[in-house]
Amino acid sequence: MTQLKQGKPVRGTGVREAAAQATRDSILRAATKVFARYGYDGGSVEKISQTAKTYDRMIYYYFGNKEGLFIAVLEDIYQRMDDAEAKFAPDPSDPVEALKTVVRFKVAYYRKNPDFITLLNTENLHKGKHVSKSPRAREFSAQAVTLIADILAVGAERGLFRSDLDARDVYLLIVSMSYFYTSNRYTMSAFLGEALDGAEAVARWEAVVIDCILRTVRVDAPSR
Amino acid sequence: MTQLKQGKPVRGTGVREAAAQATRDSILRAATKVFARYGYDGGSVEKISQTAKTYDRMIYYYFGNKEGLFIAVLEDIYQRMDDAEAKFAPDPSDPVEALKTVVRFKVAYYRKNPDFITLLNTENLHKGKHVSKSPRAREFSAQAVTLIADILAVGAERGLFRSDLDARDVYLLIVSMSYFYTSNRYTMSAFLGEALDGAEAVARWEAVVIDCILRTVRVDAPSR
Amino acid sequence: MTQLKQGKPVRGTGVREAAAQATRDSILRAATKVFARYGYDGGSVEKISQTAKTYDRMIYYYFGNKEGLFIAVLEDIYQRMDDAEAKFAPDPSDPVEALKTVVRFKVAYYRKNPDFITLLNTENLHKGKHVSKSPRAREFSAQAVTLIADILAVGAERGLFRSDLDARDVYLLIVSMSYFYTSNRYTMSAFLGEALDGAEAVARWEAVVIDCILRTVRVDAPSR
Amino acid sequence: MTQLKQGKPVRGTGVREAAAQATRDSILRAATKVFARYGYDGGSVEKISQTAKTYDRMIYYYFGNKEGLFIAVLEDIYQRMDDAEAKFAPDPSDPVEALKTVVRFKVAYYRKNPDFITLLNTENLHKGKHVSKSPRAREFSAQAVTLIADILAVGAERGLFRSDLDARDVYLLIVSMSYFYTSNRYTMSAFLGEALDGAEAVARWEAVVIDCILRTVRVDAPSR
DNA sequence: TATGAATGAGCGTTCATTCAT
DNA sequence: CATGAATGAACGCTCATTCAT
Repeated sequence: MTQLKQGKPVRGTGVREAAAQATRDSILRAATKVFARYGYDGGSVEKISQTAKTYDRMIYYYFGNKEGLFIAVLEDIYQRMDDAEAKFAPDPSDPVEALKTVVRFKVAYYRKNPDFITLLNTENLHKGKHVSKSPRAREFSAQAVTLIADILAVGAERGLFRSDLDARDVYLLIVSMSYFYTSNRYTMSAFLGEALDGAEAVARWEAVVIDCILRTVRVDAPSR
Repeated sequence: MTQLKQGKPVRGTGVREAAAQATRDSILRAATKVFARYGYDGGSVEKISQTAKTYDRMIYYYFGNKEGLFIAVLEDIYQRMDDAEAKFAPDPSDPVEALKTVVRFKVAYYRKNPDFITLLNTENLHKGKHVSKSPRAREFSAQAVTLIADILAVGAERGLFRSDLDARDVYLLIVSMSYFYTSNRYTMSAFLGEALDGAEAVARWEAVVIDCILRTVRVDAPSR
Repeated sequence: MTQLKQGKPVRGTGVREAAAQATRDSILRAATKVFARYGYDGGSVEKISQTAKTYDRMIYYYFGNKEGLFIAVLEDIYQRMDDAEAKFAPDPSDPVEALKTVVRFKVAYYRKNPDFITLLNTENLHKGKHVSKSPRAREFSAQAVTLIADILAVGAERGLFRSDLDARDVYLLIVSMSYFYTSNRYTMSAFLGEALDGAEAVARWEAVVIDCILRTVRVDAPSR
Repeated sequence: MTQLKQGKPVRGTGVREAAAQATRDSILRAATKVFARYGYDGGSVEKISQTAKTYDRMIYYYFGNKEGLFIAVLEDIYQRMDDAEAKFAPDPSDPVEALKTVVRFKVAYYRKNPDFITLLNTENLHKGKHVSKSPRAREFSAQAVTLIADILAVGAERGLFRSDLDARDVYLLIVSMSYFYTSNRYTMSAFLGEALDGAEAVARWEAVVIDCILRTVRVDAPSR
């Protein structure tokens, strides 16, 4: 379809509205789980309604259609990621430690939220067509980039970090390394012949990433 | 019905065998395209048979079932990647240049073969269940890792590179940055509000990655 | 999709429930006819839905799957046989006449309900696997055997019948002769070279069976 | 189809003809097993060719098509039954013992050859359409009836048996009771709530049938 | 607001059969 | 004589979605 149908938001604060909100939430949670596990095409409306212990019809009532539901799921996981990022908020005044914290947060977040990854991969498979239909999804954008920029600025000011860095690049470097490691753990484990998802292996990777990032941002030692 | 059970290769060199091989190949090519575009569930047998200009029935004839076809596709793209990697073969005797070449190759390969990426993401969505059923897929493994190891060894010997590095880690760093940039270009472009897939943007990213990798592997300049 | 999982009965008495019941009934009737005529494998879901003037989909809606529908058909024909048997109810006080009535009923019932026979044969081809899945099918059991027992008891009491008879055996004898004659009429007619299904031939067979049964249950005339 | 295609019979006695005959026989044996187990529609050409360890194509080569193969199977089992019946050949000079032997043979034959029963039931499901296309199937006919006639004649001559009996009726009575017991053992076991196929239960039933038949054919004791 | 009933297209797969050597 | 390749219809079943209350 081309025209996006909208489901009704739940309004009001009465008892019935609360019940309705509960139904809506339970559908959203179920859809997140099902889409994350089976992808967009593999995640059927029936699987979702059963997981949510409600009826197919309710999905159409609240979200218009399957696509509308998927968009709502994307908006929701972006929102939750944004909230989590705002919450952990490292202090830029110690730029080295702050950068380490950012990496640790990213590695941990992807590892603990594999749904986030498979949903984003699913969306990329569809060339971002759902995100592009969501006005809300565009709002989030890069508070994380701003944070990196702050850290880099403090670091540069103190002569610790290079001053020719683009915060966006550093952000992308951190995200790449953190995301890919979880995202491709199954094929990579098979390819390398060793498991990547043990706690020990993850800790090791975290150290590698921190080392890599710090070496990248630090000023070159003055050559003699 | 049909006498084949599994996706046996076509044997013989006569005219009919050649025609049969052509049919088989055309199915494999079509399946690669369709699975890469629509994912496993979204890639229907009918879409594939129509793209290959043959009949659904032939897919079962040559590949047993949909899953067998998907496995064959995975084996094929791994094989082609392996071949390409063997072919580009940079000389480790100039380790800095060799590392740069590896990065350039990886960035370019993923960019030119987005099918490879969506197929691998699809397989990761399914937790690697198809790869685990393929004996051939296990054979490829890491000639690339060996190459990196060679480069790092020469570099360390000459006092250019650190000697405490694990080739696997460096390999993973390079792959992460190269893969992720293409893999998540749609959601990242939306998130950052700027296009990532232009030639210029890619060249820029390639430079960032090369810089990052070299800084990571180089020995620390002796502090005075 | 559809909310029902198994063949729930239709509840309620409103207009819509009545329409739903009509749909369900029409599927059941059509399935009885089609399965009886073509067997389980030969009786396709499409043939049934077309006969019932509805959609394939509705079969899954009301009966879960093809097997569920077949089980429902078996339960239904057993139920109808049970009802018919309860209804004809001969008076055991005239045991000879009662036995004759039982035979006449059996011969007539199988003749008038060839569907019952082909469905049972189909189920025996499948080694009773569907009946074994039906809780309801087990309930019916042998009210007919009880009736035979009553008749034999009265007959024995009056010195007409033997007292060493097992009602179950007599029941099986009657059923064998009645059932087989209709069940195997096509191969038997070909084998014997004469038609068995004319009204006259059936009447003749009925007499043979009655004679056979009565001679079997009667006390031996006291030899002098 | 309406026109019966014929497969080629195997001619000659050379080595290659023997191999061909072996292939043909193995298909026939496999088809008997498969049709007996799954029915006509449920018994696919593939199942048969695999069981026979040959190729689908061979079935068409030797038997024309699926229907031709089924007809060949029917002819074969009729032939084998006829041979077995000719072989056991009881002596009519002791008519009581001969009748008992006939019953024992019938009960045993059906029990040991359930394939015969399911194939005949399958053919009856199809209203005898295949038998009617077989010229050979008509030849067998009732040597068994003739045997019964002989036995009854001797018995009547000696004043042991009634003289108003039709051999065909007695034959049908014996066959009914023997055939039905095995034919409907699954549904009947479920219905009666007791297993019918144990050796003991079968022996018991054999005795019941013998008793029933003898009482039916014996002359009435002269009433005083 | 919630729910049972209906709809028709499409799914992966198997069918019996024929075409070519 | 045997066999690999091809064919198109049909199979049981699930899909996302809409109609009615």
